[in-house]
Amino acid sequence: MQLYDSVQKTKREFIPQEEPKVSLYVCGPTVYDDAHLGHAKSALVFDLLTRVLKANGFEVIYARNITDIDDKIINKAKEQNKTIKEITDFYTNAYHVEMSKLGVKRPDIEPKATESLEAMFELIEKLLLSDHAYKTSNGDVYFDTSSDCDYLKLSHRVQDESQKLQRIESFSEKRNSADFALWKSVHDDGISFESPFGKGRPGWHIECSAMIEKHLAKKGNKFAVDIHGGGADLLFPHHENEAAQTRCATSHVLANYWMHNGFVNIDGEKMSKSLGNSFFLKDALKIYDGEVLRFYLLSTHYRANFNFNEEDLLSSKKRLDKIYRLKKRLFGLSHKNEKTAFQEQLLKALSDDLNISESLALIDEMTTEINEKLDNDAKAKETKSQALSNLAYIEEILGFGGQNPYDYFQQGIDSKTKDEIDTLIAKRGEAKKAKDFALSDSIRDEILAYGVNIMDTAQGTFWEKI
RNA sequence: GGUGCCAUCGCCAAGUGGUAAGGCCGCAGCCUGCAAAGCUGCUAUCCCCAGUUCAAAUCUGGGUGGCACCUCCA
Repeated sequence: MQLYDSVQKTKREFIPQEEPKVSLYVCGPTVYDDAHLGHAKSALVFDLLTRVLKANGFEVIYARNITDIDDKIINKAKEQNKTIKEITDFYTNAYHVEMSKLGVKRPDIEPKATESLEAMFELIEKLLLSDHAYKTSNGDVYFDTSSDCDYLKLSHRVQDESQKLQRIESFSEKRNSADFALWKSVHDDGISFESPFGKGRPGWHIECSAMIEKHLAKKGNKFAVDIHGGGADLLFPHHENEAAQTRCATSHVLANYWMHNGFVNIDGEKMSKSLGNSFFLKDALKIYDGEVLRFYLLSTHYRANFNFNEEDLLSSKKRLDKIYRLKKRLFGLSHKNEKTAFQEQLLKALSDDLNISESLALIDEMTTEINEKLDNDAKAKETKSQALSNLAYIEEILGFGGQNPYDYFQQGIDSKTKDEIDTLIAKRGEAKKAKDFALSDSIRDEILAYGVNIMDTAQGTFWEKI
């Protein structure tokens, strides 16, 4: 399996430290607001990665954190006159519900910052003892970036000397402008936690290093985790700082492979609060089926930036439709799972740094080929069995096509309307039988008015929502 | 300003040295009472210029145009 390592900037053969075990850590959400499409993209990418790793025979331990200590959370709690926990529980739950609608499987471990404080203390103390960190007079603890000779090597940055000096002048007791807080002291009655360094709150970066140490890292291993992932924006400073902390506090390097997913833009513009164009997942889910969103968001390579727009979503949905039409064609048939050349090719494509475009092309070619065979020979037992195996494989490795095909095409239509449509279809069937095509066509127009298409097949007349 | 990424058919999007995958849209046809669905066929020489090479979308240099990070951010 090949994975692109964004630190070495090249595709590398993936070899875990303790084959077949793979440890994967992904930076998850800060639960102070609803998840937007970018959170969805990240969750989907690493969901796909774990599926492909497993299909390659790896045993994956996947951890994704929940950041539930943060200034934005505290501010929101104040604003809404709620406790921190009320806020974080609400958004954590919403995150889980929404991701599950996208078919994203829950990670094996979901550590929370509030439950990882001890591990953070341990790391900070080690850094203080080894002089990689220092305290300021007001009780803050900073990481001394100048003490780490590998600092900035991860993100390939160069220190800007002028900026450095400038910042030091205006800024307190930091030794270097790049130094970042490990622990921020709190002296008023604000939200704080007791620690060996006094009352305060952890810096943003320390939780990831601590959680990895607590849940995934093993003594004696060169790398704390095999793969570390997250959004492209996290490379600097977040991942750079995580890596520095771990390197200086422990005997291992944070990660062997770094994977960063590209950004989701909306109609060409970055989602941001200031632009007011954040597209929340919950709102997208009101309009589109979760699986349609899954398919669309995964349809472009994970490293490329993704431009979300309705037109593209609709054209990508038609591709998903093709999978479901084939499934519909084979509905109710049983099969024994068999390996096919298609499945091998699909796994091979996905194993090449998650080459989704080639994978989707393979699926399209497969469905076309099966449809053609079935057009020529409606019985074709072998073909049907292989097709069903292929569909099952697609569902397992990509998470596409898991729904009942009839439900898929009829979602969003209530049962009363369905009954009305069925009644009209029956009426039209009679008219057709009597060869009264004028009547049957006028009934079809009535059905069309419901926003559904009908299709006459050998098995009867079916309808789909347009 | 610093660092880095990208530029392939109307749209989305693979391919990264050997003569351009796939999808959407469009056109023609098969099937159909007519449709829909399905199937078949047709549609690009890869931003510009120069270079390396027997051979470049794919490598190098220079343009032009996008974008990202450098502050919280998936």
